[in-house]
Amino acid sequence: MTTTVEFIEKLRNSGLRPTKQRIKICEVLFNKETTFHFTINDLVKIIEKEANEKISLATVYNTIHAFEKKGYLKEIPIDANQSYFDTNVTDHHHFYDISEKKLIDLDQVDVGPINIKKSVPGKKIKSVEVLVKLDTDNQ
Amino acid sequence: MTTTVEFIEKLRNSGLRPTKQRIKICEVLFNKETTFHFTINDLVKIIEKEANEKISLATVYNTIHAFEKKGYLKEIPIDANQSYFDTNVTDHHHFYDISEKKLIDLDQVDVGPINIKKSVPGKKIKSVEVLVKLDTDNQ
DNA sequence: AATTATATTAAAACCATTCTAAACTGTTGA
DNA sequence: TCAACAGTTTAGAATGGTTTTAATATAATT
Ligand SMILES: [Mn+2]
Ligand SMILES: [Mn+2]
Ligand SMILES: [Zn+2]
Ligand SMILES: [Zn+2]
Repeated sequence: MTTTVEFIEKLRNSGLRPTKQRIKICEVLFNKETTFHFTINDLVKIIEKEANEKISLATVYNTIHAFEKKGYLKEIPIDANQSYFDTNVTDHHHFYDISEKKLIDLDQVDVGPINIKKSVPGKKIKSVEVLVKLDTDNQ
Repeated sequence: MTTTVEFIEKLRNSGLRPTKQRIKICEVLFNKETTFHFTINDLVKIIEKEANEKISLATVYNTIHAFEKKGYLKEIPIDANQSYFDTNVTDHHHFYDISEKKLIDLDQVDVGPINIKKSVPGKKIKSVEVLVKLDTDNQ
C-alpha cells in the first residue's frame, strides 16, 4: 500500500507536477499487489472502472511516456500493432502467449545468464531481452 | 542466383499463383547475396528502384503476409511503430541499434544455448528470441 | 473459348498514436 | 495574497502504418 503522499513525492522527484490525473494513474499502476502488463487501452478501461472518472487519452499517453522516460515503466516489444507496457522495471524476460495475447514474466533465474559473444564497434549493450513465444500444446 | 522458374516453383509449392508482382517481390527479397531486414516502406522503395514499376501497397502487404505465413519471411518485433521483416528465416537473434534503427543478426553461436527453466501448463515453446539493444558508447 | 477462382489496384476505412490550441491548474515571487 | 507564468488537461483533428473494399484484371481449369 502506497500513499498518495508517496506518489506526489515520486512525481515531484521526477520533475512531474502532481496533478489529480497523474496521481490517479499512479494509483492504478503502482498501488497493486503485483506488477502487470498492459496496453493503453487496458489502462484507460481500468481507470474508468476504478475511478469513476475519465482521463483524456492524450493525458494517458503523455503520462505513460513520461513514466517510461523516467524508468517507472518499460515498453515491451511484442508485435507492431500496439504498445505493451510493464510495471515491472527490473531486468527480466517474457513468455508471450500467442492465443491469449498475454505476457508472463520470466525471471533472470528462469532463463539463466546470457553472454553475448559478439560486439559492435562504438556501441554498448543497453539491454538483453528474451521473448519466448508460447503456442497451445496439442500433444 | 535464383531463376524466375525457381521462384515460380516456390510460389506454386506454397499455393500462391505466380503473378508478375509476386515474382518481382521474390526477386527483391530472395535473389540477394545476403539476407536482410526491412520495413514495408523500405521494400516498396527497393521495388520502385530495381524494377521501374510500382506494385500497389495492398499487394505488397498481401504478399509479405502470405510469405510470412508460409515461413519465407519472419516478422521481428522491435517497437510498436511499424513492422520489421527478415529474409533470414533460420533461428537467430538480433542486435537492435537504437540510433540507426537497424537490426543486425546474432547467430545462435553468438548467444549460446538458452534453456528456459519454466513452463506453462498446456503451452509449448514456439520460439525463443533474444533482442539486444545497442546504444552509442560514449566511453 | 468460356468459366471460375484468385490477384491487383486505387481509394477508402481503420485505428493506435500524436499533435493542436484553447481552457485550466499549479507554482512562484512580489 | 495574488498576479503572472509555466506546465497540464482536454476534445478533437491530424498522422501514418495497415487493412479493407469492390471494381477490374489475370491465371487456372474445363
Ligand atoms: Mn514509447
Ligand atoms: Mn503479420
Ligand atoms: Zn514483465
Ligand atoms: Zn535477422
